Amino acid sequence: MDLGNEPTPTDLTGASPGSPPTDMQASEGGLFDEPADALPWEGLGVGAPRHEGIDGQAAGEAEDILTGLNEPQRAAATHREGPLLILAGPGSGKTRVITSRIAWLVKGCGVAPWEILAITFTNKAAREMRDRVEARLPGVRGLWVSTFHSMCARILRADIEILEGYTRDFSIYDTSDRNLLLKRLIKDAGFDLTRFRPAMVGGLISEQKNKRFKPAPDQEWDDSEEGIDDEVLARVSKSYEKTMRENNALDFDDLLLKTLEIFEKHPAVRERYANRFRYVMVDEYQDTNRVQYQLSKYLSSAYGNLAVCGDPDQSIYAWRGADIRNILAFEEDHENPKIVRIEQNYRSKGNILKAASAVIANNSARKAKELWSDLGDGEKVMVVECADENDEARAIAERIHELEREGIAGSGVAILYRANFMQRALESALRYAGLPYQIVGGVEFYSRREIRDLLSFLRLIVNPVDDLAFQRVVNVPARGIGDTSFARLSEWAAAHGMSLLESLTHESALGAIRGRAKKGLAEFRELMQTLSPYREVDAAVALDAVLLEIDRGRWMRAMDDGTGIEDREANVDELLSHAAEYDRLNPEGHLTGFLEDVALVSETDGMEEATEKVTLMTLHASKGLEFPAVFIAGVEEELLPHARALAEASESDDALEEERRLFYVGMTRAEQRLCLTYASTRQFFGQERWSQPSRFLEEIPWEVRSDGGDDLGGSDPLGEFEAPEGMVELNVGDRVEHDHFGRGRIVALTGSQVNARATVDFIHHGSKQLLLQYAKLRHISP
DNA sequence: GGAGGCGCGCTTTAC
DNA sequence: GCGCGCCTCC
Repeated sequence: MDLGNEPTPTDLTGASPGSPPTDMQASEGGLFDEPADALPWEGLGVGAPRHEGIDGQAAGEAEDILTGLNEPQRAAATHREGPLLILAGPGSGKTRVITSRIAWLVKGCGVAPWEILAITFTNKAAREMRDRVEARLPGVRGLWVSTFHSMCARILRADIEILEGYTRDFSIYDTSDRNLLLKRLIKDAGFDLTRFRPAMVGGLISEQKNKRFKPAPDQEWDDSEEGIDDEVLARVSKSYEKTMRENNALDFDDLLLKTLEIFEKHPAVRERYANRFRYVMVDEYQDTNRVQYQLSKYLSSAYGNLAVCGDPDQSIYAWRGADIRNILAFEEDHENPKIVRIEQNYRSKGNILKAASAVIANNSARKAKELWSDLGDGEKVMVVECADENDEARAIAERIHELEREGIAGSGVAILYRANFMQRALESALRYAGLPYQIVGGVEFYSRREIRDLLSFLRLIVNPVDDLAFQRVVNVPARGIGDTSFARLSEWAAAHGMSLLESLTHESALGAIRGRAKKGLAEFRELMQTLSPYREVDAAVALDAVLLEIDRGRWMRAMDDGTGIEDREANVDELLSHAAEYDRLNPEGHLTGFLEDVALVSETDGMEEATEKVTLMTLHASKGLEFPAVFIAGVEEELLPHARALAEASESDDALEEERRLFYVGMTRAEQRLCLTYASTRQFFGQERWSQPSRFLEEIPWEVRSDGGDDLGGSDPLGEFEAPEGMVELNVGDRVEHDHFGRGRIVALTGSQVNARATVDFIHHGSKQLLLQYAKLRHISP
């Protein structure tokens, strides 16, 4: 690396003990988001540095940066010294304010780009911010735009060796790695795996780890809900931490916690970073947890220029420790902070905004906020009832075709849902309808066995003490090593304080193992010896080597369970092109960087923008995005709000309110069209269950919603209309009167017998769907 | 030791 | 409806 290119005032890279700069490059950035010639510490790495302070021309340019900003936006963008809190409603141009501020600081105030740190929550957001900054400051370099996790991974690649027991080749364990490890540990400790499920234990461990950094030092395991024994948890957690250390591995929580630990134990390191960052900005601050809060505080401690931006109404991550108090208490927490509210919405049409505002107004724990827009009312929010999830998916697909005819392309459409399992029905309907789509998020790809195996090989090459990776691949492809032999080897390794891979090089380790397994282990040792030189090369080169050495064809054939291997082959090819793409964008990243990327980025960021594809994702994943047309599927009780939240809501409304915020986030993604659907029945675990429309739907005022009803799906979700026994004859178009709603006209009739419903447009109460069994409708003369 | 069959339990949300 | 663990048989 040519440090001369980077006029860093505080030379962080050089000052890192035991971390030559070349290694830092390995931790470079995102899979698709780092420019080809990115240097370490640079989120944007093209062109030459420009930092000439402010001259006449620059002043003009700086003024251009601010054109088009409204008053509060401008105030936030041009804020200079001291803490800044930006309270920004959905669609209020928040990202624009942040990018303007960065541009303003650099162009207007002569701040060097490398003195600015911008933290976002998702890699997606980070990339978007980088693109937008680059559009305004072409050629800027040294600016650091990153997520908390990848920022910490980068810091740790440089500085982790100051902590005992870790090297900067550490592995990053994702949730499924963590659970796999816990499974073994729980079993080894003699506990019942069905009672102490790894995912649950893992969740509790994570919670406990993050709690340790409450302002007041916490007592040890302070709660034991979920019926898990404190002692079990304490024991498993202890062995988990020990094993993680032995494996030179960090989980997602550790990335943040170890960074914090370094900052706390080694003030010199902390100051190096704090001195570098004159301006720190944190987006989506309402979703920070205590650890992230503390990190932001440390990073901004030298200059005190912490700018945070967020919206309490969009806090949707309390379940993973986000502490809304971080944003609510910002005022008390900082001396004399500047607070800016930006409330004008530039995204959504009036009806959408009114509907969303009406919903969120039902939350009690919030600061009232007035959103407004001058984009006109637009279409009403459409609410559609469907028979089941397939019918719902079909209805959405048909509506998308309609939208295309109305000029909204597939690329402008998003389908949002509460839980990933809902994806399936939507996918098959879209495929059937010939609508190309892309899925954002989900872990499908990386949880495939062939992908897991390959990544474990790569991980073991980089980090030979990663016993979990060893365990995953020691018998891939099958070479006669079963549980018994593996256990014997494990035992020996543990007794000698060695990693599994290292123990293979000791003859006595194989002493208790005989025959095929012994030969297999020797083969595996040879294999890893052949592969070990590939740790310093490009990801694609290493991957090719693995595939060659394990004999891709044989490995594939061995995995064939009779259903063919085309899918698996395609996945492997995709991983290969993934790796090649990574290498192309991050020539300094190498294998380590690729693995880090894969662990942190997953595929949430594979989202393409310039395609004609409909986008599918969870409501959580949709935060920060916007689309001309948005569908929210499954707006049903037990799903949105989720049953889990409803169970918790019996104690307090917190969980329910978070569900409502989630719904609000989804609704406010929409610019022009918003369509909410729910199904009368839905498959859960392969079983059909009745469902009720979500209570949140009732919170949407009738003036701004319309029942999409039958004109939408074409097919009648509830089947042919058939009036209940003994009912007066009703027809579409009839004028009727209702005790409560008054007069109206029947616009649709669906269902039969007890399910028979009439959709009636009431003069004073808008459109309502009524169950004929209960609603006493009387004909009135025209 | 490994392949195939059966039954159970599971699903929020995600870096 | 699927993946995983446990069981049996080769």
